[in-house]
Amino acid sequence: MFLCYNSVKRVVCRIGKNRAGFQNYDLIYVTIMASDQRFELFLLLRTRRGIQRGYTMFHLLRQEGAARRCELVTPHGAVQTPAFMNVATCGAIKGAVSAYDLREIGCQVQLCNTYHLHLRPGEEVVRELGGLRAFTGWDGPILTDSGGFQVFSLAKLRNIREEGVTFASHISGARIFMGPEESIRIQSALGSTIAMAFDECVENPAPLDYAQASCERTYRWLLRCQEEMERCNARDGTVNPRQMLFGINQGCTYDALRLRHMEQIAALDLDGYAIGGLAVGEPKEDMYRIISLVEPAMPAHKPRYLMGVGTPENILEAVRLGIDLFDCVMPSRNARHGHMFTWDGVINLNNAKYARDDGAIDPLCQCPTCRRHTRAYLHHLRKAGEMLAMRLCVLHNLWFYNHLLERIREALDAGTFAAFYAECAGRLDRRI
RNA sequence: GGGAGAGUUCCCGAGUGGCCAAAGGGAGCAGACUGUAAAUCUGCCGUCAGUGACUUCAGUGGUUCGAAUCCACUCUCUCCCA
Repeated sequence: MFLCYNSVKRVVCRIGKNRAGFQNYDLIYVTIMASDQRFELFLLLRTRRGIQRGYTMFHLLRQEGAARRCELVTPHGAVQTPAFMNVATCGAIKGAVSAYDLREIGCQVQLCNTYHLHLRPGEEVVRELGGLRAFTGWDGPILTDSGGFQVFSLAKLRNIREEGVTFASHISGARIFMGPEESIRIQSALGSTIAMAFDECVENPAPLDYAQASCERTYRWLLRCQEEMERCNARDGTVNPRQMLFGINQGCTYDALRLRHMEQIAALDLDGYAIGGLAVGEPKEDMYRIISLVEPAMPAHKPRYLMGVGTPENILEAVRLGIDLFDCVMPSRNARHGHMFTWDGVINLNNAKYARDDGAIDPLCQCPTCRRHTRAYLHHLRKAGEMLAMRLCVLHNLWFYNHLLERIREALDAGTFAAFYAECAGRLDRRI
């Protein structure tokens, strides 16, 4: 995930070719910094918006059908895609997983949440302490979600208006306001690599007229996000690397809404495009249909992110349909509840049948947990309420997700994705 | 030896004549979880059988239309006095 000297040469070379998507940029300075025995790439760029530190680039390495094997180069490190982003909502992956565990489980990108970090500890604290990367100890790329999902998940505690959303803090009950400008300013202060646009994630099912009104508002919010992001980047541009902004497609399960909205946001030259508002209760066939519908309208030279998805099979299917980035709470949350992913399907470690099972969670797995511990031991730790049980289980599931994506990348590199897909489909999500 | 109290379904523990197969925990068993208000939530939890039936509240016997609940004795445990 980090650039070695060879890949830096390659990057420079590609910039020199002036490829589509970054012809507005002019490379003026390159540094290679060694820290923690790894190399990081910092570039100073002259763009049409002035001189900025840091450079991002996204390029397609291989393609098989709609499935893409890409590389996203950011000032905070490169990301090989398709990739899974590990969810650390409040700055930590729940289940006692530390930043120093992340490298070991194959994490490339960490995801944090604007709403949660705004409430606690507050973005100014994080900014003072050097930004999220310094604060959390994770020195790779970080994506911050905008708080748009909380418009959905905290539906009982919020009120939406054109200007933005008023939440009753789920911690203190205090009223807090968050609109597009607030969300972007907070994300800028947090110093994430990628900021997400502030959107409304609409529940399913939703009436057409509501879905349409919400979708149009989300578009207006995106324009405001873009303006605010430019302001923030212009202000911090020579101090912090330029922060990326991803737009989010909405429109519930209405094809016309989805497609029109995607075409609208695709015209805005954002750094990446996300599909939001899926996996919120609709059948997975609907989800796949929306992805295939909207995918051709997504700019090919920008990263594509399917938000909040999903099960291993959801991810496999979405890669096949052309998605590059994923995040999901499922591996960590389900691990805390004993629900473990394996290459043969899903097991529930709480079940009595594992009390004397001396095998690893997954016999094929090389994760820190499976290398050392039996199902019987983990079953016992769970029953005994030991917090080590959660930690070991979360490490396994996250390893599984990150390595699922790694194997997908290997298959794409080798041109064998179709075979890999056929081997796994129908197997990963089944209960065993 | 004398006195006081207590024994409830796997455990703890409510229940003092019908609304009791018996509150509430815990344990146990299973299920859910998709941009995290989640180490959470839901269901089952005496036995059979798809309305219901049957066997239970230390034991035995009794009172009553009806007893986990009242009476008698027995057993066990705890505490106090000698």
